[in-house]
Amino acid sequence: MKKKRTSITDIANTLQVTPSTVSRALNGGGKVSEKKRLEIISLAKKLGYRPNPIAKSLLENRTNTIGLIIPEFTHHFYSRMLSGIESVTSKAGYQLLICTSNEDQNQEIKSIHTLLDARVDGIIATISKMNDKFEHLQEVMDNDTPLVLVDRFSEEIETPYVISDDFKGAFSAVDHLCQIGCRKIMHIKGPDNLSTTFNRFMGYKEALRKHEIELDERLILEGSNPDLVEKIKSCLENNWVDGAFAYSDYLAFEIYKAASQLTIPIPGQLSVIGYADEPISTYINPTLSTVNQQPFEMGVTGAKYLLNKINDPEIALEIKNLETKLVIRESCRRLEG
Amino acid sequence: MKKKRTSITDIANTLQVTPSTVSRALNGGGKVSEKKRLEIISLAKKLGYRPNPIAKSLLENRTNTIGLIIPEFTHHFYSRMLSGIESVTSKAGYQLLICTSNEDQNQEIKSIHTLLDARVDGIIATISKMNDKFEHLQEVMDNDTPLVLVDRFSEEIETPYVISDDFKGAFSAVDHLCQIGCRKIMHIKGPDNLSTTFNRFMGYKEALRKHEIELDERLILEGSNPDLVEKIKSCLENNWVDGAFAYSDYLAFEIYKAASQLTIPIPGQLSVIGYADEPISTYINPTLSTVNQQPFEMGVTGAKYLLNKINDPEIALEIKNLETKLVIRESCRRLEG
DNA sequence: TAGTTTAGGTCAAACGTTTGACCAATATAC
DNA sequence: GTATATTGGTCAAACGTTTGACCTAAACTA
Repeated sequence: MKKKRTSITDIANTLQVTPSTVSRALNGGGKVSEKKRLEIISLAKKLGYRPNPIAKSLLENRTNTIGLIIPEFTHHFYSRMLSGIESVTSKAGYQLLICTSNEDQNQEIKSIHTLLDARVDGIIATISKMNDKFEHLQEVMDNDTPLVLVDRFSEEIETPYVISDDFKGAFSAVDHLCQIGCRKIMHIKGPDNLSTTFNRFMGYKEALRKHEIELDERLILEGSNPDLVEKIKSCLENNWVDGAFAYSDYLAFEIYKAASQLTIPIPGQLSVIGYADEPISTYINPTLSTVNQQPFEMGVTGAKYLLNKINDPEIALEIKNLETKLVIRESCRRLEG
Repeated sequence: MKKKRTSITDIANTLQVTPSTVSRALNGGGKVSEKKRLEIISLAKKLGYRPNPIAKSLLENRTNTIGLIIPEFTHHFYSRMLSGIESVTSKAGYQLLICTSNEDQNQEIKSIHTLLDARVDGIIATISKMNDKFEHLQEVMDNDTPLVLVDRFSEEIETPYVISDDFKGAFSAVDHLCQIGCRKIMHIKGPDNLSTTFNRFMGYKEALRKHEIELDERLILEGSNPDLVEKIKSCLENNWVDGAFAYSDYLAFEIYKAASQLTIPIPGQLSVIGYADEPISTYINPTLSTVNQQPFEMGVTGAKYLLNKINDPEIALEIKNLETKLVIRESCRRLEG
C-alpha cells in the first residue's frame, strides 16, 4: 500500500485550524493573519506538503495534461516532433500522456478513448496513414476537447492543424537541381494514395515547368516497385539522367546503390536529393542533400496552437503549411559545361 | 469552458435511484434487481457514460499512470526502449506520463518531482549520464513509489534495474573478429568516466586474452580525440590493423572514413564492428556489423519489473544484465590464409 | 452611543466515485 | 407463528482541495 502523503487537512488538524485557512494561507487568498500564515507555511514545508493535483482536477474539471497520439516512436521524424511538443508543453506546465497507434486506425480510436477517459485538456494527434473513419475525431470535438492535428490532416474535420509544405519542399529540391545545370531529372515516387506522394510529385512537375524542361515519363519511377534498383540502373545506363529527386532519403539510397553498381560517380555525374533529412544522410557517403521538414518546429507550432485553443476555445482556426528547408550536401554538384 | 460529462449522479437522478445503486449496477456489486440493472446500463450507454478516473484515483490513491524519464526522444535507442515499455504498460491498462531530462541532472530532479506530484503509480527512469546526486531517487523510494532504472543504474540506490551487458557484448564482437582470423584488432574507446566505456573495453581485452593475442597499446584510440581520423589512418597505413571494434556505430563510421581515404577495402582488408545497431548500419556501404543491445526488450523487462513491484511492493529485488545480440553484416569477412 | 467596517477566521458544498453500515420488506426455516 | 435469512435498496463517509457564505469580535465613524 502506498504511503499516504501529507494533506492540507493534516496540516489543519495539527495547527487547530480549518482546511480552508490552510488553503488560503498557501495560495494567498487573504483572510489569514500574518502569524498564522507563516506558521502554516513553515509546517507545510517541514512536512513536505505538495498539493494533490487529483483533487484539484476533480474540482476544476481540468487535468493540466495533454494527450498525444503518434504513429510510432522509432521514426526519427516523430521523435523530433515529440521533442518540439514537449519543449512547449512542459514550459507551460502541462504534462504529456502519450499513446501510439502503430498506423492502425482501430488502435488510434482506442487511444482517443483512453485520452478522453483520462480527461486530458487537449489532444495532439497524427492520424494514421490510411484513415477512413472520423467519428472518433468528431467525438473529441463534440466533447469540447481541443484537438490539433500534426503532420497529417483531414478535410472532414475542422480543427487546427500543422502540416509540412510538400509541394514547396519538392519544388525547392528540383528547382535547385535545375539551377545547378541538371536537365534530365528522375523522380522516384512514394506510396500510392498518399497526399504527400501526390504533392511532392506536383512540386517536381512545377519546377520542371518553371525551367521549361519537358517531363520525361521514363524518368518517373514507382518507389514500391520490387526491382526498383534495376529500373534505376537502366535509366542510368542509357544516360537518360543527370539528376534525381526521391520521395524519401531511403529511396535516394536506392539510387546510390544503382549508381554504385554501375560505378557512376555521385555527384560527379549525377546529383541526388532525398527527402526528410534522416540523421543517416550525414553519415552516408557522399552525404545526401535532402529536404528538411522541420519536425521540431512542427511540434512546437502544433503545441502552441493547442495551448491557444485551450486558453480560448473560440479562437479563430489556426492552420499552417510549414516551410521546409533545403539542405545541400555532397550529393549535389554543379554540372560542368 | 469544457462540457460537463455525464456522471453517475446524473444517471441516478433521472432514474430516481441513488448513485450507490448506479455504481453497483455498473460494476456488479450485487444488491440491485435485474430490472433496474438493465435499465441503468441502457441509460448509461445512451448517455455515453464513461467513469471518471480522476474521482476513482482520489479515492483509491492510485492513478493507473506510470511516469517515465528518458534523456531524449531522438536517440533511436531510447525510442525503441520507449516502444518496449509502452507495449507492456498499455496492455496492462496503464498510461504513460513522459518527461525528458536532456541528460541534465537538474532537469531530471525536476521531472521526478513532477511525476511524484502527479501521483504516478511507479516510475521508470534512465538517469542522466553524469550523476552525483541521489536524493531525488531516494525521495521516490521514501515515498513508496516503485522505481525501476533502465539502461543505467546506480549502486547508491537499491531498486530493480535492467542494463545491457556491455562486457559480453564487446566480448562477443571481438571474439568474432578473432574467429574470422583477425589478430591486429583496433579499439576506439567511448567517453571517459562512463561505465559503458570501461566495460566494453574490458570485454575487448578479455576476448584478446582468450585468443592469446597480446594487447597493442597503439591500437587503443580515444573516440573523443579531435583528429581521430588521422590517428586511425596512421594505424592503417602502418599495416598495424586487420580488424576494428568501435565503442559506437558512429565511431565505426570514422574508421570507414579513414579506410575510404586510404582506399583500404572493407571488409577485404579490414573487418569492422560497431556498437548499438543504429538503423543507419544497414544503409551504409558496406553494411555495418554491430552489437544490438535489444532496447525493446530492455523496455519490456523494465516495465514488467515495475508492474511486479507495483503489484507486490515486497517482491525480491529484480535486476537484469540483458544479453546483447551480435549482428554480422558485410563489414566482416574471414581473412584468407 | 449606535451603527458600520474590517480582520480573521469557520462552515459547508462541490467535484465523481466507492463502500461499509444500515433498513425495510419479503421469503424461508422450523 | 415466530425467528431468521435474503433481496434490493438507501445513507453517509471518504478521498483532497477550493470557495462563497457566514460569523464574531474588535476597531472605526458620525
